[in-house]
Amino acid sequence: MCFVNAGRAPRLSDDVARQLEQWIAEQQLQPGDQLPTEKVLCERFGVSRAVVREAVSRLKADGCVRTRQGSGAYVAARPGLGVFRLVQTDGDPLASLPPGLSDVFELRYLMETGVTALAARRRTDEDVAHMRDALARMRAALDSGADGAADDDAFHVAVATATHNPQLERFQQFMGQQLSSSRTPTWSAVGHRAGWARHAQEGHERIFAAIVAGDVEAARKAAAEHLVGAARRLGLDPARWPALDAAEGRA
Amino acid sequence: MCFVNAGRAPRLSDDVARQLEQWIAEQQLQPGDQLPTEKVLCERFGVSRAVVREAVSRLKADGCVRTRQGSGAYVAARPGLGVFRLVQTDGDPLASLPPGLSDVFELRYLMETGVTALAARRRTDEDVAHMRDALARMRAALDSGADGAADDDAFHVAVATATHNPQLERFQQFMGQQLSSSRTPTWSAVGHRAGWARHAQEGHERIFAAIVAGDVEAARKAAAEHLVGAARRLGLDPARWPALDAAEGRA
DNA sequence: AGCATCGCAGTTGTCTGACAACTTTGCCTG
DNA sequence: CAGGCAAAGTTGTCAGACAACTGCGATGCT
Repeated sequence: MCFVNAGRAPRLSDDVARQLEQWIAEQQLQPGDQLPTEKVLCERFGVSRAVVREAVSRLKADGCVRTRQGSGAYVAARPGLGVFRLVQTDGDPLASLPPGLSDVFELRYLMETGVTALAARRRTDEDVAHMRDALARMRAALDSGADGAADDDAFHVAVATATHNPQLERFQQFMGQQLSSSRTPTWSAVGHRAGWARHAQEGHERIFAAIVAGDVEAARKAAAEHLVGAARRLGLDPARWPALDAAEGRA
Repeated sequence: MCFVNAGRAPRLSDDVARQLEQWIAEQQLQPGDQLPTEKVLCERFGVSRAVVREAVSRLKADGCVRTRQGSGAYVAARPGLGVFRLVQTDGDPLASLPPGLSDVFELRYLMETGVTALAARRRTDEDVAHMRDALARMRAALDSGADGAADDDAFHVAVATATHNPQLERFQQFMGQQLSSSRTPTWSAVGHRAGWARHAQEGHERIFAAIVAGDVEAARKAAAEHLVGAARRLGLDPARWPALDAAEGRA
């Protein structure tokens, strides 16, 4: 475990991928424009075709290049916009509470309040059953002092599933993964003692009740309050989030 | 331009990448766990090392696998959740109105209504100036019958910038890129003639006015109406979108 | 025995050449 | 002039080899 190469390793293919991406940006190629052939790229970068293919493969995975066998490679999107990432890749993914968490949480807030409202409209009996299951598991975790983080995530995904929109469901899963570390403190020993887990559970039950009742605005409000609570538990400042106007106005 | 391969093309490496990703999920491998060697994967999938390397390369770009020369490949995150993408890679990026656009548009709706509301709270004079510029360019395009799609995108990005949340701004850019083809018809010759461009412009100006006034709920309502209009122009069915309750209720 | 060093097997990274699958182009024929 | 067909060009896949690097055990020295 001595990893000489850890840290800085200018993998050749990485280098070519970066240069190629930069070249696309410099040339201001538009989506649909054709890239040079692999042979040309080999000569230009002075590497073998395997390296070029690996570099192009990465750009393909990033969504900014598409290839068609027999035809060529084409720009599919402006560099960096083919996929959406939250964390900057240079950061440590294991780091808890990364800087800028507040911004990420705000993104989650905007999306999840809408998703919850939509779920209240479209939930089926099956959706309700899944939410009820996750809720029961969290209740059990709460009573026994166990870790209910996974069930917490499952509940929020179940809510997204109830929208019957696969894009929303996948986005919720994505956010859940990215924010997994932020859910840990709530269900830690400290979280149990401080009442964070109980507080979160009450929020979940309010969300659940509103969705079951099919009350769109109540669901939005419950989600908003739950997320504001979660943000406060993380030491963030959820002040000035929209849609709390109505909620706070009514209160 | 006959693209026999358009539509269904189970590229071998794509297939392997998907199966490998699924396998990781089934085995419930945790971050840090080691993957089988390339040789083993070659035998298991019955393909050459080039294909395996291309598949792994894709997972690397997705952020769920890391490789170390001389050591092996390791899981870095739960599969499929390192990045967020909208379009399934088997679709043709040039195809307008891809299937499932309705779901994508709904995602945009939920996000952008919130973003617009937030922008109304946080916009600075500089933000307003940028929005005004984009608006003016669109007005010019409208009068001259030109293509204002790029300025359309710039306006929506300027709104997102006004939230002063870089994550929201990047998400807006991402969505704008992904939905670029859906903006085309509005600014086409047909769109000009049918009054779509003018209608869109009126929506933009209502959004702008609400943001300038700092009226959070009016901004949300204006964005909602604008997006519903855009969806209708694309032949989608924006019925049963939340937050229209309030808007329609007041109307 | 303890320890440092060395070397070897295993793995990923890169190179080379070849063929298969597919697309595009342009000529050629009817 | 339309349609078909062949050839060239491009990406996808295969196979083998070597380079660079890691991990670990063996070896030899103190």
